[in-house]
Amino acid sequence: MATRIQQKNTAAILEAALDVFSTNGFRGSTVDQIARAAGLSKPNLLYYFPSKEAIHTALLDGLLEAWLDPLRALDEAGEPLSEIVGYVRRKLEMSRDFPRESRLFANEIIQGAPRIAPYLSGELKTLVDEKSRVIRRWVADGKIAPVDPYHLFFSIWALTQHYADFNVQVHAVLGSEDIDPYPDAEAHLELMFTRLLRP
Amino acid sequence: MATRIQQKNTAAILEAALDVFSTNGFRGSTVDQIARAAGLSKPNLLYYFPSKEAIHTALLDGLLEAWLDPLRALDEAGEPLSEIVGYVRRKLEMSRDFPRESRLFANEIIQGAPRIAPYLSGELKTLVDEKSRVIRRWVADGKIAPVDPYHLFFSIWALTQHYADFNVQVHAVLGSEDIDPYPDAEAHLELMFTRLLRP
DNA sequence: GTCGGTTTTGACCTGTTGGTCAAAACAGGA
DNA sequence: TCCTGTTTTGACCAACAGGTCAAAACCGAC
Repeated sequence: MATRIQQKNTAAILEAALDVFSTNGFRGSTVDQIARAAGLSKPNLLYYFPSKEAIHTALLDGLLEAWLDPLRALDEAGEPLSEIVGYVRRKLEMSRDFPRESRLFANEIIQGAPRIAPYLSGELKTLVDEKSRVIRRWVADGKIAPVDPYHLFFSIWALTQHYADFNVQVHAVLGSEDIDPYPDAEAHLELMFTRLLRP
Repeated sequence: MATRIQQKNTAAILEAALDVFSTNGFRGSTVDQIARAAGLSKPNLLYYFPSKEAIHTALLDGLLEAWLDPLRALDEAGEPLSEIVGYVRRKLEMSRDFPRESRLFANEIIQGAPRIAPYLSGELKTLVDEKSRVIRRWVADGKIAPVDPYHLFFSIWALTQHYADFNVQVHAVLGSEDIDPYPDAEAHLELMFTRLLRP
C-alpha cells in the first residue's frame, strides 16, 4: 500500500522524532526541529503525520510493545538464577543499544505518564504480576534466596535504565567520554544479582 | 536586606517553580504557569526574577548543594558496611522527602545536562573519586567484598532515585495509590547491599 | 509526452510565550 | 497626613509554535 517514498519518509520522521523527543521531551520539542532533522519541510512532515502528537504516539506505541519482550522471555521452566541474570543482561543490552528509547520512556514517566498510564496499570502490571508469581514460587521452592519480587523488578529496571537515562552523568563521573561503561556495568550487575539471589 | 514581602514571594515562586519544572521540564513549563501556582501575576513574578531561566538556575543551585551532602557524610572511619547502607538509607529518604527535587535533577540529566555539565565533571566527580578511594581501601583491607566503587555508587543512585523519578510506574505496578512503597523498598535495598558487600 | 495521483512547498493564520513598560496601588516612616 | 520607595498590574510587543491551504512540482504508468 505504502509507496517507497512514504516508507522512507515516515521512517526518517520517526527516527528524527526519536532523537528530538528523547532529548527534549514532548513539550520541549518543536515540529520544525523534527522536520529539519528528518530533512523535510514542516508542511511536508505534516503530510505524513497529522500532528506532533501523532508522531509521539506512534513512537510510544512501537516502544511499549518492545519494552515487555525481555520480561516475557523470563522462563519459569529455566534455571532460576540464570533466568533472572539473563533478564538483567537483556535489559542492559537494550539500554546500550536503544538509549533514546529508554530516555523517551523515562521522560514520559517522570512527567507523570500522561499518555501511558493505562499501559502501566494494564499490560505492564499484568505481566509483572504474573512473573512475580514465578519469582515467589522459586523462593518458596528454595531455588533462590527470599526477595520481594516487585522490588526485585524495580531494581532491575532502575539499574539497567540508569546507564541509558543518566549516561551523561555516568560518563562525567567516570571522567572520559571514550570509555564504554557497559562491560563493567554488566559484570557489576551480574555480581549484584548473583549475591542477592544465591540461595 | 530583603523585606518580608520579598522573602515570602521569592519563596512562593521557588516552591511553585519546583512543582512546575519538575513535572514539565524547563521548556515544557511556562512563566504563566509558575506565576499562577505562586499566586502572582506574570509581570509581578518577573519583578522578583529577571527571567524564567533565572528561576530555574536558582532552583538548581540550591539543589546541587544539598545533593552531595549524604555522600560527604560517608565516613572512612566508620564501620564500612553500615556506612554504605547508611548512605543508601539517606539517599532513599531524600527520594521520599524531596521527590520533586529528584525529578528536577533527572529531567536535567536526561536532557543532556545542558546547564549542569560543569557540576557533574567538577564537584560531583571530585567527591566520587575521593569516596571511591575509600571504598577501594575497604576492599583492599578485606572489610567488604570486592566491588567496583564507581558502579557501586551508580547502583545506589539508580536504585534510590528510581522511587522518586518513576514513582508513577511504581504505584501503577503495585496496583494501589495508597500503599507506601518506601518501607519495603528500604528493606529490599538494605538486603541487596548487605548481600553484595558482606565479605 | 501526457495524465492522474502523489509529494512538496511558500504563504499564511491563530494562539502562545517570554518579556517590557509606564502607570497605578500600596507600604510605612517622618 | 504626606512622601518616598516598593510592589503590583493591565496593556502591549515580537518571536515562536502548531497547523492549514492552494498551488506548484514531481512521479510513474500508459
